Amino acid sequence: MAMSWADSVSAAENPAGAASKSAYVPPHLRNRPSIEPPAQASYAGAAALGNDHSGYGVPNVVGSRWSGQRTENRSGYVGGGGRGGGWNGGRGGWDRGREREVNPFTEEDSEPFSEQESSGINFDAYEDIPVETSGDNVPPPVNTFADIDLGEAVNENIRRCKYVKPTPVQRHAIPISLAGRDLMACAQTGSGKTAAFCFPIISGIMRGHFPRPPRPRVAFPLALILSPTRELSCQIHDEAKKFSYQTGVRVVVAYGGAPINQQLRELERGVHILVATPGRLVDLLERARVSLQMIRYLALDEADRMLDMGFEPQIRKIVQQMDMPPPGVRQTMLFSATFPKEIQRLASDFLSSYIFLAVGRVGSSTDLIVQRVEYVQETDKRSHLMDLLHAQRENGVHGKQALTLVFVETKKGADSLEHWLCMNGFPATAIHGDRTQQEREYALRSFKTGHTPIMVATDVAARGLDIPHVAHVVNFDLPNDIDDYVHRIGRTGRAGKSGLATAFFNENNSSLARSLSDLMTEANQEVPAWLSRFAARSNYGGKNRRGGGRFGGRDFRRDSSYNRGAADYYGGANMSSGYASGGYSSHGAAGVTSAWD
DNA sequence: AAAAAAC
Repeated sequence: MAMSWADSVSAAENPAGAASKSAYVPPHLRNRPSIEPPAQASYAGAAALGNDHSGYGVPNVVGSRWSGQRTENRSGYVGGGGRGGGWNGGRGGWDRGREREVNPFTEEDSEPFSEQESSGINFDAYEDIPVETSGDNVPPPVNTFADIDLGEAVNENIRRCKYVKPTPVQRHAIPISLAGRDLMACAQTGSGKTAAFCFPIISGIMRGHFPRPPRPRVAFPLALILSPTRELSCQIHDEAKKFSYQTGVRVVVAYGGAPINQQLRELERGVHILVATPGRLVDLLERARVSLQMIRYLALDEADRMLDMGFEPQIRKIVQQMDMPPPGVRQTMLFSATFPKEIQRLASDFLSSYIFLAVGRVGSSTDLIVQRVEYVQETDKRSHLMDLLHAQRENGVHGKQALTLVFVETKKGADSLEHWLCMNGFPATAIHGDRTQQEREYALRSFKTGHTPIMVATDVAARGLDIPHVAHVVNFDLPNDIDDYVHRIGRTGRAGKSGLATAFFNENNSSLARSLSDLMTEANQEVPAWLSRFAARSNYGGKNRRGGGRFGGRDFRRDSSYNRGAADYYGGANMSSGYASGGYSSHGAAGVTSAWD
């Protein structure tokens, strides 16, 4: 029988226990009738993971409706770990024993906005959001966080986050992940995807029994979360720390451009959930400072980006060529707002009989974002931007409460536009990949706090970053790919709030005309007549082609041009679709805060 | 053609 990982850590601190290999009983559970239901045992184990939250060990019955044989298989994986000094080679054991955990809920940086904070999540706007799932035996959605027993400590963190009820993607994705199923999930930007994959991972780690980490000085994370940019990894790390506060689950982040030594120290102190960018992780793997052999959960955020040409080789190396358990042994979850069919096909290499979930149209923008397209010649872009900014300033929508994010195509372009804006009296900062990590983080912070309410950015800031109070996204240069456009404008209109997106369009963007006008039509936006003419002129059918119809949620396994040999991919014909089925809308309460990011 | 991601 496999010892819980937590138990083994504790046992390592207690040589007698380790020698006998008998299950470690934490002090607060000694002298009780011996109780061995797995749920309670694992809770006790988690309590031993180094939190001093008293009352934690109170047995909490786990509603494991969906915990199937998959979960059992996973816990049984890796027979290793019968011996040895346990975690961290005798340097004090797990987390150096109940070290004081920093409270992540002190928001020192949200001062300027405190008045405005947490008002008016617009749930009604999501009432008729289309939801589609496909795959075998899809677990039904939940309506409240109470319907999912994530454990007392996580519930408390949900309360601290002021989440009142789950967002649509959370309602569907969390039960699927808790059931141990692989998942490919598409949900609109700003709809709460991070929590959707973090909660099940944290809960699974708290409840699971895991073998002892086999070697000292090597980190053996149980969960790996990969993202395409350093800032996004930081953000996910910050979120995950909140969700796992006082659960004993340790979250560590690793990314490039920052001193590796501090990250190594954090890893040595023990890690359950590792959040990383691919490059730094490969480095750590090659240095043998991290092993993936105990990974039970793999989550790719912005998964379509992670599997595109630029990243795919690194991801394959990490997932397929190192020591990570194969699909079916680990649980894999892919999340993004966009999921091109060809990437879906590629992604199925990493998944095992997965469930496809689409909440809202795949790759759709939300109709909470007002989208405008203006015809602007290349040479007129700067003065046109100036006009927009002046108009904003006159309307009083300039400043700390209304940030403007300006996307450009190149790093040089970002530098020069930033400089030009500053010269013209608009406090701006810029972020791109040629800046030092320090400069990048400073720029983002200066923008978030409203110190420089304008930020010029390359696509480094296009995905995932949650920056409250971005009122306006300007596509100074449009991207070539409509999916990139969707992610860029998704920096505004988050958490059910409205936003404005303005794009400067000219002949250079004609290849985008058709997909842009289609996207705007779907989102009930006004398409200028001249853009429709551009769209009609352009030949359509390349990469930017999107399917039609009112359901965007399309599992490529259901597309006849992809599913020859469908049995390989697609376990069954079970599919359900509905409009937020399960009475989501009946819970609508204006002004309620939610887990929307 | 550009952007991102390790040292």
